[in-house]
Amino acid sequence: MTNDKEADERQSFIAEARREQIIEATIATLDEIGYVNASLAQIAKRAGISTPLISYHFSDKNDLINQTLTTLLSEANAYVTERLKEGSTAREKLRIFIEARLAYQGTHSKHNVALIEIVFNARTPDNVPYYKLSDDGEDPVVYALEQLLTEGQASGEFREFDIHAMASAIQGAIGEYLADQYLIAMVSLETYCAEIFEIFDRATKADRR
Amino acid sequence: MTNDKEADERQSFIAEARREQIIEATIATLDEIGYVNASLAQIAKRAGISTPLISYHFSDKNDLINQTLTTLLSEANAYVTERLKEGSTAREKLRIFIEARLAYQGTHSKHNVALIEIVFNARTPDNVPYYKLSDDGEDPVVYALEQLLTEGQASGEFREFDIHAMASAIQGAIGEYLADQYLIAMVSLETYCAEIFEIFDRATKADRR
Amino acid sequence: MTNDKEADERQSFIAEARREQIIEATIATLDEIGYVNASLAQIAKRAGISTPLISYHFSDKNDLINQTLTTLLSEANAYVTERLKEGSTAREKLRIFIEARLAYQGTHSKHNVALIEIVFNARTPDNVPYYKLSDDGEDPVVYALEQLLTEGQASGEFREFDIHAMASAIQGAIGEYLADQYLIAMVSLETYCAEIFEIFDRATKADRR
Amino acid sequence: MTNDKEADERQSFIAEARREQIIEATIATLDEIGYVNASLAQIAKRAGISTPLISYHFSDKNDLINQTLTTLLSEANAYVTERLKEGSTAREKLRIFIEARLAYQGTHSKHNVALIEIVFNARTPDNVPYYKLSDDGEDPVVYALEQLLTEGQASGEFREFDIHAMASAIQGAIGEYLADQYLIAMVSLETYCAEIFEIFDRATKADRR
DNA sequence: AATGAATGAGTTTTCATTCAT
DNA sequence: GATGAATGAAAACTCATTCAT
Repeated sequence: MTNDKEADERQSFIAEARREQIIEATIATLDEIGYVNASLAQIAKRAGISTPLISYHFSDKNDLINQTLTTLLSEANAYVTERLKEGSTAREKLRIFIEARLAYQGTHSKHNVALIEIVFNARTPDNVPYYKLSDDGEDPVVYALEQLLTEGQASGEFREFDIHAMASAIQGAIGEYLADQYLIAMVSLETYCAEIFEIFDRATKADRR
Repeated sequence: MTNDKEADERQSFIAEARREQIIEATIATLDEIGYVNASLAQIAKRAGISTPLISYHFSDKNDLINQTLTTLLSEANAYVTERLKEGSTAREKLRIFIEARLAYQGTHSKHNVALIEIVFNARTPDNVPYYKLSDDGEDPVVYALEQLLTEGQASGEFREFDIHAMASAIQGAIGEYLADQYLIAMVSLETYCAEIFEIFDRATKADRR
Repeated sequence: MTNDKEADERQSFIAEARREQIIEATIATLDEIGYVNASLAQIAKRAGISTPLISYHFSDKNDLINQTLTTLLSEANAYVTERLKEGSTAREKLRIFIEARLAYQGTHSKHNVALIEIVFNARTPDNVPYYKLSDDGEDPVVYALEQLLTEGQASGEFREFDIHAMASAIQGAIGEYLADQYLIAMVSLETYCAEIFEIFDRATKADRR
Repeated sequence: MTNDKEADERQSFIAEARREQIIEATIATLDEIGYVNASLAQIAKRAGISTPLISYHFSDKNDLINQTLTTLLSEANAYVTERLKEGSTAREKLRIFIEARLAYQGTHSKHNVALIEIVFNARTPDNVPYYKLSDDGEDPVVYALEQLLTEGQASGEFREFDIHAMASAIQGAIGEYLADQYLIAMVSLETYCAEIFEIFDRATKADRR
């Protein structure tokens, strides 16, 4: 019946909103006090709800962390992917990629800290750190970057190099900026952006004959 | 009295040995079960001693972690610094730097994991993550790298670029390798080493006139 | 109005069916995971309903347990009482009683486990265990047994003995069988039945002059 | 060294005393508020210690319960076994067995309640209730009883009957007394003792030719 | 009649740390 | 120098129950 269906939808809407609220509180908590101190009680405090309500909406603390991670990754990916559409040449796309990644970091620093906190602290039940897990297939941002590099090589814009190695170098160079407050203090986002693009423009450019 | 002095020295020697043993156990624990699970009890178990003995030798858990961090950083630095002496030109030194850093990672993976675990998990009492702390003055490896880049620019080997930005890019590119098991599976250490050098050789090289 | 009355009856019929369904689920839960783990959530899961619905139909968890106990006792009693009608002499009735009690256990093992779980785990609000409560007036099976023994003594079939003591011995001997899986593995129900009757036949028989 | 050895002994003596104290408190708690409510906090309260101290001396709540069970069984067994030595004929031993079992119950009612609470409430990790576990090999009291019956048959004092069935009947009849406060109120321990012996004397006696 | 949402109370357990020995 | 004993604090989680719908 329509009434039932509507009621169901309203309820699952409430539940969904709650889940999002809890995930937001988790991100804030991770940013503020770090993974180690991010107890359910702390998260609940920031969400303004009781602790067991988290257990009601997420089967586990693990579940909560994983869903938060998924949210963070897909948000970051959406941002980058959207921007990437604007570029035509591989070189342009590379610039956009670097700019978008760094800009997202600049505007979503909380989310970035939370992401780092999860990736570098969470472990699977068998104690494998998340940062050691293969995230190639899973992290769509990495996929987009490797795609872009492959295209550049195919079109002759880029020289021959190992795609994985180049992608990692780019990712690492970008990631370093957000992880180091000192660096942020010394080099502005715009400058860093320009410098990194300059570096990888030179590093990828096909040799003139 | 001489006896007292000798006794003191013997004792402090024993104490020093104990501290090193505990730090080694801390590194092993961080590698095996991660920062979050690295309780004093777990560390004591791996050191084969009782838990309170750690509290006896270190004022705090914080103290233990900090001293472990210092040990890890200075070991890595000694390794790189030693190798760096062999190079003469800035370009050679850059190659050696990259090789040494990656080789150290290859041979001291436990120490590397422990380093990551500390840097990305520990926070100061006011909740500032270690990875956000300015580590320029503190991390001598970064200092050595920036020195090397400065020299290269001074000698005309390297083009003009922001030293901090370039150093971060290099550090990030190197750091990415050890943090990603998938990458390690896809690209050998030797290949990665060569690719990274190629990238930053091109990125730093002074333009021909 | 008639309509209201009918509606009331229909509703109370539905409610009654619900209550029975919940009691059945309670019995299954007690059998499967025991009193200690038998949370309302577990019972609701087995009944295929939501947890609060139990609170709706029973004032209390205590209430639910008590009603379940009543159901279990009266079912067992109905079974025994029905069979007992077939016997004429006290000796015959004794045989029937033993057979019926053991047979019921054989065919209703779930109910028996549930009964044990309640009787040996539940306590009154002032912490008196149910198994210590006088159940003479309440347990009609015991009443029937004592009745039977009294008749046997009156008719001269049975010797003089303390009714309560003899009834307890018989009850205990029967109860032991269902509580001990090992015994069930060693002695078949038929054999046990015959042996127990033989024992109490000899124990009750009037002495020949 | 002697000092070390003495120190070790003193310490393990302290630990042993603590464990016994905790087990005593567990027995008292089980008697007073039952298995379901016997939380570690309640046990600690009765022992006058902090809750985590229990976790320090016992690996688990399960461990504590099992060790308490072992204590209860071996105490009861010691009592019965000691008395049993005084009897010579099987008939005498049967009388002593019944008397000893009931007397122990009379003087150690707390322990008896605790035993019942554990046996009828605890379950293995795979949800098998303790009372369903084969306790023939494990419970030495049962073993002593079956031994006694076997001897009586061998000597010709007892008639032929199934040993397991007879042992269970005797155990059940005895157990019933302690489990039923009403019975205790109606029939004195001495009377019950005499009645039960009369029953099983008649039930076991070899037929005259 | 029935349920999703929510919570306060209470569960076991682990932790860093202190203290007497 | 080293340890067993002990604890307060806090962790994740479950429970019976209430309430709005």
